[in-house]
Amino acid sequence: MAAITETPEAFAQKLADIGLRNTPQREVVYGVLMKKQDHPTADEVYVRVKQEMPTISLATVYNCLEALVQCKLVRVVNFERGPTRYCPNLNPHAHFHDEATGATYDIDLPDGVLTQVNAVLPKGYDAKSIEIIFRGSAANKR
Amino acid sequence: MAAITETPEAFAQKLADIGLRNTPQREVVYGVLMKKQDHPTADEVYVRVKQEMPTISLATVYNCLEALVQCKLVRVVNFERGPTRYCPNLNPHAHFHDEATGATYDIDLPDGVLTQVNAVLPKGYDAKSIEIIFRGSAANKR
DNA sequence: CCTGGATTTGGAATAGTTCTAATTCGCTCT
DNA sequence: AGAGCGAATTAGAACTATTCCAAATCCAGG
Repeated sequence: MAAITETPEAFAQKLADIGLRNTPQREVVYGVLMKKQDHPTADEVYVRVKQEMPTISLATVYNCLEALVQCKLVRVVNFERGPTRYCPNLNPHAHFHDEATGATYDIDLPDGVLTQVNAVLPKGYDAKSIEIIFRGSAANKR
Repeated sequence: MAAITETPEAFAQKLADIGLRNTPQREVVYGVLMKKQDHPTADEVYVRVKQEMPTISLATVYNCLEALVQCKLVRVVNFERGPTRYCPNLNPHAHFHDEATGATYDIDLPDGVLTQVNAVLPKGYDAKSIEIIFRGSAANKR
């Protein structure tokens, strides 16, 4: 399990690494994502963030999310038509999408699975990341 | 390799199976998808279809694509923010997305890979479909 | 403290898709 | 063949998610 929390310094450093500043808005957006480990849309993040910082704007939420994605503190997920979702879980994992409820669950991937999957690629293909999405039904989860 | 072409009768039957009628528009939309095995957006399909049937409307293209998806003659692909794409390849395959060019390649999946991947699911999860997306760079393809 | 560039903000603009109401189509029944 | 009827098509309006823009604000370095 990788670090769920970052110290403010480490957080600022990750931003600085790609030439971005730390700001209160970015900290709050990141904090909200870490607090609840789910897959919210930008709008949902906006609603949550406004409780801590009522003056923030939606445009800034988009900006902060984009910044967090670029410095790899958050992952983007797009498994269906509709709003983009953001995933604060940085461990190697797949997503299970329950078609009945719309819920999404993280599925931890044992070491080796990604290597096995990567092995199906013919020569000439070099994958930097692999995304796996299951769709179906999940019984009594979460 | 599964059938790339359907007879008009089989095509109509697949639609009928889920309570839909065959129409000239649906045949043409399906035809253009089969003709070029790529991953076009609805707009791109619209442009191609208009060459054969100039009076068709964009709304109808959306309707036809939805119909084809529902009767499982075409698959929907959403690997990034932006317009939905449609995939006429029904064989088990993954997608490789070349980040440099934006191109998408189908990667055939050997028997067994999906079973292996499915094995990582904990009890209680029942997957009806598995989607695998690679991102990276592809050398001299297609 | 001042300056310049980054960031935030609210609103306007855009892209993609869905909705709506009117028309047309094409079975089915006679 | 003609009538009736639900399905399909059409054009355009409406809607949703996101990006763009210009003005105001913030902040680190000199």
